[in-house]
Amino acid sequence: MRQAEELCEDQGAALTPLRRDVYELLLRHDRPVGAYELLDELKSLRPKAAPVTVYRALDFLLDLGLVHRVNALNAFSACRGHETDHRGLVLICRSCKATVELEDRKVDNTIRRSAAELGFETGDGPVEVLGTCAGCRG
Amino acid sequence: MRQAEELCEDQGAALTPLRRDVYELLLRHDRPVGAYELLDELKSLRPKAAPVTVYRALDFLLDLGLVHRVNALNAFSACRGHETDHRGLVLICRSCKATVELEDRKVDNTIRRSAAELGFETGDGPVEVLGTCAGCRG
DNA sequence: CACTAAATGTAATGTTATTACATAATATAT
DNA sequence: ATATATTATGTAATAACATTACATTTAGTG
Ligand SMILES: [Zn+2]
Ligand SMILES: [Zn+2]
Ligand SMILES: [Zn+2]
Ligand SMILES: [Zn+2]
Repeated sequence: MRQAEELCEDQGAALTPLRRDVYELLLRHDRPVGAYELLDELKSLRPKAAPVTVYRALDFLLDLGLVHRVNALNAFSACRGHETDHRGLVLICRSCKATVELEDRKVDNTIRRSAAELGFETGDGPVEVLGTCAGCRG
Repeated sequence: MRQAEELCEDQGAALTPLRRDVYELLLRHDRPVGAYELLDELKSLRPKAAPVTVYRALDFLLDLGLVHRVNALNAFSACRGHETDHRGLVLICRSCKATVELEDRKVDNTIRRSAAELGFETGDGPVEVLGTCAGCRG
């Protein structure tokens, strides 16, 4: 949270109470959370909240890199343990939906180089990798 | 198409006229196509088609590995130029939504090894990488 | 032919995300 | 301080994507 405040300060971005609430809700989870699930939780704090309320706050947080969108799950997770503008991996278990985020320069470099050969410039944010976690095997 | 027929033959899977229609529609595009866009096209061939018609055919094709789902775009594309059960990359331009699929053993190995260190076993299907294509830069 | 399993038809509904416009709060300039 | 512009939030409706449930048809099997 402190880091988020500093980041917003630096960037001249307004971390309003509403945006802070959404961010804090995400921080409470150790897994990606759907926007409507988040909305349910937010409503207990802010009865007026509507879908667009959540999506707007998420957009703000996504732009800052404080939050990631996990396309494979249509869900959002607070970024942890990395610098903003990082390019790592997020491993997603097909079975239990658990995710792990990790930084990996080697993977990042390999991908970036392959993409560059085709004139393609990779963006930021982690790459999603689907598979099966240790727990969900035998 | 010929390859698809052989694959179905081998697997004892029924490539019905409907499923073939959906697959052929996908083959006509060189980009991922949304299910409802596909539905519109399918309707000109089969007026009775409904959303579930398309999704069922897509599930069939996905299981065989003939088609990929692109999570970043909520869309589907026919797999080209690779073996089934391959693990490559699909580069997706954030700006124009164009995609390129490529095989890359190095990237695949690097990812798989990193994931394995955490007891995570990567699945099949290409990894999605977002970025900017050559055309969309300057 | 009778039976079964697989595929498709049909309708409704669930889930995720966006658009449009009104109101309120905040910053900037005079 | 007041007027103005900008940014943020409220409110309602709708769009876009996907699934469920059950009826009917078609294709395979004995
Ligand atoms: Zn992160
Ligand atoms: Zn798992
Ligand atoms: Zn492929
Ligand atoms: Zn492009």
